[in-house]
Amino acid sequence: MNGNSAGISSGAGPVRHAMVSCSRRPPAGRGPYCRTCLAWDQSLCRQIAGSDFDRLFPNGIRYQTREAGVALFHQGQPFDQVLIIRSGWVLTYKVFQDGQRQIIRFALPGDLIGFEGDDTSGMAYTAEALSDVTLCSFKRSLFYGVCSSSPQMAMNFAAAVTREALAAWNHVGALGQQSAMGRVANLLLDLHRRAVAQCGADGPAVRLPINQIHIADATGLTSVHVCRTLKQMKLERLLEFGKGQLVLLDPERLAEIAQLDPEVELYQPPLAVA
Amino acid sequence: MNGNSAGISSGAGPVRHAMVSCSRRPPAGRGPYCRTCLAWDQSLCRQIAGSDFDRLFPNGIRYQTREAGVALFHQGQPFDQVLIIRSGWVLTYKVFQDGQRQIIRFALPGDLIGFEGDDTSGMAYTAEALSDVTLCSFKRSLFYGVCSSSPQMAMNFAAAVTREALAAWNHVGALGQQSAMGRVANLLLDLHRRAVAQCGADGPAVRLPINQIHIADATGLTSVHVCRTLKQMKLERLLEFGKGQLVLLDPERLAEIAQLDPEVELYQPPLAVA
DNA sequence: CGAGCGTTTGACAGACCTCAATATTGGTGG
DNA sequence: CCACCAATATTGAGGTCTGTCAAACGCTCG
Repeated sequence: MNGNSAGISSGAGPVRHAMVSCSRRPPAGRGPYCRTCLAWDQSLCRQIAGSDFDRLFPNGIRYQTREAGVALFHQGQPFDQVLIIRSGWVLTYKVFQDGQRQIIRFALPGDLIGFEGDDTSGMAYTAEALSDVTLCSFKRSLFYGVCSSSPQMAMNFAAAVTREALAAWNHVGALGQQSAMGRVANLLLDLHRRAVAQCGADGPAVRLPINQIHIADATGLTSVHVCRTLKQMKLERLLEFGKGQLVLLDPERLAEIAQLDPEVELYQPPLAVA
Repeated sequence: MNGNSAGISSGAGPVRHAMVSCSRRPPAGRGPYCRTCLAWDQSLCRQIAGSDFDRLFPNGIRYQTREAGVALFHQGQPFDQVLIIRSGWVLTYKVFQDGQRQIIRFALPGDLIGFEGDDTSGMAYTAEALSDVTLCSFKRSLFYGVCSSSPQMAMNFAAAVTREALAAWNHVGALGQQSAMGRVANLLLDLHRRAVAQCGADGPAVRLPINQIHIADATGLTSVHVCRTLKQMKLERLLEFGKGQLVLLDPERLAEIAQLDPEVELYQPPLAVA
């Protein structure tokens, strides 16, 4: 079904984790939230839950690590957990019967995965570690229970899902109405923005743990055409992309090409619910 | 920017509201939920909130009606309310600078609109009544406040947003990887399923208040090509679509064409949170 | 009956895909 | 350090799906 995913992350080299590591500098978040390790961290849950913590999380909050390339769950198979990314990148995608895959989302620290299932029917997509990742893992029933007895948790949950919906709508717009260059511009602007928000940029370049095949599968193009498109964009001095490194040379014009509406703020930082 | 929307609903005739009216037969829902008027109805809010209702909703819950074709809010402009559809169909779409529009979602009774803004920045899309509609209207700050002090409300909210995200992901998959016929099959299967869930079907035919232009703008195709595609699908005896009426002649083969995964349940009925 | 809109059809063009070959990169082992 | 391999990136030629443009048709409504 997919030799596609084999060795997805073997190309970019070991340095690529620097960007998604929390160690560099914790960006200023508001309230008790670390923008990187985010709203679901153990300490935060303790703070929200107070003396109820042990009741709400009888087993505490478990952390897991997964190696790059490992699937977290599979499309069509049941999965009874909610995962929150603490560090690293996760890829979610749908695989179709003709073998094509559509990348739905590049998930970064703070994003939720698997919140939409019901423990018995199959998941709608596959999730896969794009780099080495650290995850918070909750039994979905536990997670829902906690949210049901803690409005702050519930609203944090709702805010996280809202961000997913907003991102998906933008994705729909790009796929439905834009040319190859517009789709690529949309994707790379989005990834750039989120990557910088995670750990800041140490110069004009940002490291992304992806290759042209990822761009192709996310934009609905072929990798051949992505290659041509990137070449064209480099010729026009819009951006440079190679070896897992992205440089935006002309963000304004890229935003025009992506047809971003200046009135609309696309990036939703994690919400702090009063 | 768009003469597009002018007269969007003038083609299908007055009968088209029959389907989306609640009057025919309230389908059996579980718990206190009417599947049609749904989880946010005044009576339900009273039930959930109990004696707190007056504190939570100091102005009660207002209902509004809007005529077909009227915009509920505009892309790029701030909007401070959350709308819940009680009856009728609502359309949400993004308009791009080249004048193209991408339909994001056909929203039916029970769906939320406008939950993702923050009262000051512009909305990411336009919402427009596709038929005459009845809406529950909440100030967003009030709505968030209510959810923050009522976990059931919050979880209902989260479940509604989750349905939106799931639908958007399917949309992304269809737009990214499927041919014209696959995209049309996906859209019409989804609309059929949801329309039937709303009011049941009185035969093999279902009324949808949309035309080929809507299908085109939702699938990222041109109306010309949608016309050809529908003609082809009719020739192959897959479905018939005309005058706002949809007949699925061969649902199994349509599901194959749409590349639906039999393991995955796409349709998420409104959640009843314990 | 005419106006306006949506649908249908045809001819043609273009963006993107497919297939195929080659170059480049990164990793591995001798 | 070099040879070798797998994976990725690049380039070219040609094909196809879908878009563009244009015209005609049908339906509904005033």
